[in-house]
Amino acid sequence: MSMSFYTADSLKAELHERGWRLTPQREIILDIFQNLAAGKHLSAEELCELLHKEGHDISLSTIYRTVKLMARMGILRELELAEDHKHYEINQPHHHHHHLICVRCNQTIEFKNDSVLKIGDKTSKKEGYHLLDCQLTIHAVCPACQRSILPV
Amino acid sequence: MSMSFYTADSLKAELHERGWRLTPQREIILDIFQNLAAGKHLSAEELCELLHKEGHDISLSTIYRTVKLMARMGILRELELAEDHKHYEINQPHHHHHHLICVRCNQTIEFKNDSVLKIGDKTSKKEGYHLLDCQLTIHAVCPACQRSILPV
DNA sequence: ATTTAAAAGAGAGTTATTCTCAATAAGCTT
DNA sequence: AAGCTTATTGAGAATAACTCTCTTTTAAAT
Ligand SMILES: [Zn+2]
Ligand SMILES: [Zn+2]
Ligand SMILES: [Zn+2]
Ligand SMILES: [Zn+2]
Repeated sequence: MSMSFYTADSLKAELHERGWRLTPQREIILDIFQNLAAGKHLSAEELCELLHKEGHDISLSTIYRTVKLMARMGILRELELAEDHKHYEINQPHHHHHHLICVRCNQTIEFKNDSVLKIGDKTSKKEGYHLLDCQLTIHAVCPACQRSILPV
Repeated sequence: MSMSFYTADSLKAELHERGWRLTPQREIILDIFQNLAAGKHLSAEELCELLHKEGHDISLSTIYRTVKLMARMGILRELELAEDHKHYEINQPHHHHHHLICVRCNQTIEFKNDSVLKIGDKTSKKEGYHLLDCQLTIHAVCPACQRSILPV
């Protein structure tokens, strides 16, 4: 499992292995995710705003391309939460957690569970796959929504 | 956990509890999913084609509305596989499985693991949530893609 | 049979994401 | 240090999954 700490240098090395390049944009985006509070995830749009606020004008195209690239490298986790767009967060053991989502109000609780990663490790090894990330997603109805009579 | 076997009658009863109705369309769509081979999932478009082939002209609007409704009732599982659209499958204990996805070629392997459901049960109970479904999704690189030099 | 509101159908509308292509620049070569 | 090759960026158009709107139909209660 990757899930190691990436520096600009290790990112550069891994990119160069495949004939790719380290650009200032990629370095800045990695930096953003590494300094994000634990349990915080960003959509592409949110990342764009945050970058803008910090004085970095990176185009949306590049942002979409970069988070996809980093997810496929195992540097970021691509999360399908309740909303209609993806979220990204850094993929590191001490951040590793899972999501309990209310299907009615979309409230999301994060939780940790060590055996999930073990199952992911075992399963991918058994099939000869190289593990990048594993996520347990629980769909449920939260206490408040159970009490409400509102539709669905 | 719901995950029980639904008949037209039990679906009707559960819909009526909330002031909703059992329509022929809903009955037919439930039937399709219950007779699908184990481990088979359908996108909205695929479901539409299949219905058409069997002589049922149900509109895409209704299909989208129905699968969403049934997922929120816990009858169907909503899966985020590798492609850019959702898949649905029946939510029943003897079908319950998880997905190992190659992020490069999108090949997907299904696997069973009993402890995942236990973790989902325990976690949702602890938070007072009513469990509908839990899915372990593993992102990884398959053996063939590990060997290939192709990009990403 | 009548009534009421939920649901279906048709098609327009929305929006997250990808694609295209010209311009730029990373990093290798000399 | 300058030049070269080609990966990458930026801007905006294109795509497509999904939702919304509104009229018509119909489930099911009375
Ligand atoms: Zn999270
Ligand atoms: Zn809720
Ligand atoms: Zn499946
Ligand atoms: Zn593969």
